[in-house]
Amino acid sequence: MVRSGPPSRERIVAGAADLISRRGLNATSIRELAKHAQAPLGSTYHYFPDGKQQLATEAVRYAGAAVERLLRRELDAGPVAGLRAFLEMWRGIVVASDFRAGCPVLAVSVEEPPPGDELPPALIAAAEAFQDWERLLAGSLRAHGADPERAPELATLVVASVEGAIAMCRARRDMGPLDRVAHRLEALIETELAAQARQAAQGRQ
Amino acid sequence: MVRSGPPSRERIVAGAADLISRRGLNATSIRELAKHAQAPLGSTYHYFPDGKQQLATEAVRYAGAAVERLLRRELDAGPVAGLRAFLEMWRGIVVASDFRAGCPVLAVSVEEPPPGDELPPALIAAAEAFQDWERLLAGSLRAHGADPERAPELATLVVASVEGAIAMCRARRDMGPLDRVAHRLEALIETELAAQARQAAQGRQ
DNA sequence: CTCTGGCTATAACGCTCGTCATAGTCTAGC
DNA sequence: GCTAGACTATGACGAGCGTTATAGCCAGAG
Repeated sequence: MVRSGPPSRERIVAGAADLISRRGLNATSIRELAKHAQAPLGSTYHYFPDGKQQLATEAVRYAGAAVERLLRRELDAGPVAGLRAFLEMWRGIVVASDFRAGCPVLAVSVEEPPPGDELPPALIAAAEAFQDWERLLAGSLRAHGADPERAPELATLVVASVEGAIAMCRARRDMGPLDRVAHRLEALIETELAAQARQAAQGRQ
Repeated sequence: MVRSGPPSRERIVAGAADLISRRGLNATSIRELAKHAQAPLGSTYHYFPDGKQQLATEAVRYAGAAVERLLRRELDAGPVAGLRAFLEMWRGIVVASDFRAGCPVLAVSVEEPPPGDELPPALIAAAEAFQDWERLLAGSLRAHGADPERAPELATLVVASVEGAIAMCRARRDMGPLDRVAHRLEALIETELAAQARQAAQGRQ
C-alpha cells in the first residue's frame, strides 16, 4: 500500500526544529514535540522508531536543508544578495517569535554529547549543515572575485557571526547586535570584492 | 558571626558555569550541579535559597566577570592583543574539554524564557555580560583610532563571531572555524587601525 | 562543658521524562 | 462487507526532576 505520508510526519519534523531552536535539545521532551505539532505521542514513535535522537537528527537536517536551499537560490545574485537573504531569514524568525526562537543547528551544537565514544547523529548533522552553508558562501565569494584564501575565512566569519548575533539578540531582546553585524559584514564583502576587481583591472591594463 | 564563606560556595558557582556551558541551562539539574562541584545537594539550597535560577544567574555573572577581567587586563596592550587573549581563552576551554564545553553565557542566551512576562534574571545577566564585553572592545578600538561609528559594530562582530565559532567548533570537533574567524578578525582590526592612522597622519600633514 | 548556628544528610512531595506494549480505530484494496 | 496494515489512544515502567522539611553533625563562642 503506497500512501503518500500524511502531513503529520513533516509537520512533526518542522515543529521539532522550531521547538528545539527555542528550548534546546535536551530540554525539549518528546511529549512537548508531539503537542507542538498537534500530533499524538504515539505517532512520534511510529514515524521515528529510534526515538528522540532520530527526530532531532531529522529536524536539524530539515532546518539545514531549508537554509541551504535559500542560499543556493539567493547567492545567484551575488554574495551580498545571499548574505542579505540569509540575514533577513534569521531576522524574521527571531522577530516573529518575539526573540524566543533562534537557530536549531546552533541549539544542537552547544549540547554536550553523551559520555560514550561515538557522536550523536544530530550533532553530526549540525556540523554538516554549518559546513554546507560555509561552502556555498565561500564558493560564491570565490566566483565573484574574492581572494581564494580569504573566501573560506569570510564564509566562516559570516556564519559564525550571524549565529552568535542571533543568540545575543535573544538575550537582549533587541535586534541591535544582528543589525550591527549585518552592516559590517556587508561592507566587508563589498570591499573584498571591490579590491579584487580593482586588482584584476590593474593586471589587465 | 562573620565567617568568610567556605570554599564551597564559589566552587559551586564555578562548577555551575562549567556544567551549564556544556549541557545548557534547562538540561542541567541541580543534583548534577551539586555533584559536579562535589557539594551536597542540601548545600546548594543553603547557599542559593532561590534555587536553580539564582545559581544560574550567579554562574552567568561569574563567567561574564571573569571574561571582563581578562579583557580589561589584556586590552591595555591594544585591541589586537585583547582579541588574541579573548580567543586564546576560549580556545583553551574548548580544547581542554575535548569540545564538550563552550560559553555559559551563550548557553543561557539560547534558551526560551518561561511564558510569563518578566525575564529570568539569568538571561538578563547574559545580556549584560555580552554588552560589557562589547563595550570594552569598542572602547579600546576607539581609543586606538578606530572610526567611532565602526568601533561598536566591530566589537559586536568580534563577540558574535567568536561565540558562533565556538559552537561550530564543538559541532565539528575541530578548531578550524575559530582559527579562521581569528585570522580574519585580526586582519580586520589591524587594517581598521592602520586606515585611521593613515588618515590621521594625512590630516596632520 | 554547653550551646548556638552554619552546614549536611536523608527522605519525601508531585511531577515529568524516554520508551515500550497493547489494544484499539480507521481507511484502502479486494 | 472484510481484511490488512497504517495510524492512534492509553497506560505503564523505572528514573530523574525542583523543591521542601526535618533531623543531625560539628566547629567555635561563652
